[in-house]
Amino acid sequence: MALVTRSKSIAGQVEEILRERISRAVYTSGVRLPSESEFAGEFGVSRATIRTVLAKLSAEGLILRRQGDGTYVNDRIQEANAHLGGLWDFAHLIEGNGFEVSIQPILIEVVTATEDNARTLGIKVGDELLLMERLFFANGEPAILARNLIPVSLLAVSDQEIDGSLRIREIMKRYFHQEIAFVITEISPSFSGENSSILDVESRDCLLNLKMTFYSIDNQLLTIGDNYLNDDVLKPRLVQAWN
Amino acid sequence: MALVTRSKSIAGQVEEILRERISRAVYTSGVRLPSESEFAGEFGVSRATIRTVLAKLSAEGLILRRQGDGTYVNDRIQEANAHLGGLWDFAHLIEGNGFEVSIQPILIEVVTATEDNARTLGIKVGDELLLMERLFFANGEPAILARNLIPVSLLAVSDQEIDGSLRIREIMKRYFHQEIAFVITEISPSFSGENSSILDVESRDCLLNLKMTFYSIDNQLLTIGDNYLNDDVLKPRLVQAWN
DNA sequence: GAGTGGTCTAGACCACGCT
DNA sequence: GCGTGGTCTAGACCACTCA
Repeated sequence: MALVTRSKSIAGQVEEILRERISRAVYTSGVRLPSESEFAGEFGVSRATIRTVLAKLSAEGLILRRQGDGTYVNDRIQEANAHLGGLWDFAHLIEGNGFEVSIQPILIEVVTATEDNARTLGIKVGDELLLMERLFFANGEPAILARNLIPVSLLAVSDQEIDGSLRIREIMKRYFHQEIAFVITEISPSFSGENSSILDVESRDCLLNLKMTFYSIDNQLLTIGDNYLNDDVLKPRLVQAWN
Repeated sequence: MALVTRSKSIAGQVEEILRERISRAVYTSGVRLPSESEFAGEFGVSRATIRTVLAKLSAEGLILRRQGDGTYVNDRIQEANAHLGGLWDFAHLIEGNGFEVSIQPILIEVVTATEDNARTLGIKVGDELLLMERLFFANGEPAILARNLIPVSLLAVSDQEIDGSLRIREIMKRYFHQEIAFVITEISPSFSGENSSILDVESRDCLLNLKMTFYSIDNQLLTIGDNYLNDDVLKPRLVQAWN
């Protein structure tokens, strides 16, 4: 097995291959995977490199590792639709459920910051904000209503139409030249209220509300998100490995 | 700095020390931490060991690392009360908010499995189950109602009173001799209904419902949990690092 | 006892940021 | 150019499980 691509790290390439083998059930559940040494031999890399890959898959709950025994694929994970780290990537969440994703922008416009906005975003009242309202569909059904506010001052590309059907990570990268480094998410239940019609639910129904703040590696606040999930369509079911 | 304790791994000891320094603000925000090489020198360990520790802290969002620049403490994390991996550890969640935790058992009794129970737990209808209902208090206010069902067949210790004020991880270890390896959590909003009085909310209020299934490293289902959070008292606010 | 994963070392080279 | 973190290697020894 030759690892030729230069664009990705060796570990990244091995990870990709193993992920594919697991998803294709090359390694079936209940059967032991090759040992670290065998993998190292197969790919022609050091055992340490193999270990970083297996550690990542293990942290996501994709494989189970037992000292003195071996490594096994975790078939229970099929009951989940994402690992914990994937909670804020809505497209990934929907795909993990086996649904087709589509993102439809409802409105993208420039607004001025209210006092509330200014406080949470650390800007001045009246500063310009980009308001982006979008709807995530799962197999054609509206599943998530997502609202984002981004300071216009961060906009790197002028006079350009923003493609609202992209994922937030890609939007921040392409139009703001910003990489998302970490996210703080506040989870709470909320009555659907004024969002009921757009998500096609009763106004007195309960929705899952995720309030997210995205930061750059420089600790700069990039955007805040206010998101409503219709759990009739999509229930987040997350795997988390204990160590 | 001598690392003498034999009971913990070297990396574990270094991790503990760095965590303490960060929480004591020995490393203040905005100032660069010592480099990997400097840490390696200080603790007398290899750079690889230091890296595993820093990688863990970075994954939790506690520090920010920039190639070519350095490592910094992330002060925004104080706005959060747990990293994503801590979502299912309720005591940790409450403590992270700066509240005093106390766990009060409401009832612990043996029941027989309904058809519903049997299906999700993979046992037979009529099999014995341990039902544990507990209330988590944050600064004396009821914050979380937790119900667990555990197959009695797993009980390792006979004829012993179970201390219901322990964390589920400790209960599984002490009375069932089982280690929790991974958890699948389903997040949804839910009307409080019959749980309203016990959590001291209106019955038509919305609560956050977390349905958890706990598994051992052998992929055996250990217990299921049905938990209701009163978000007036406690809002889960989770940090997640992107890579 | 043989083989597994878990820990740790001491090196090397690279990509990146600063100044 | 220098120092930082990022990647990778080739070893060593240990703890554990299983036959």
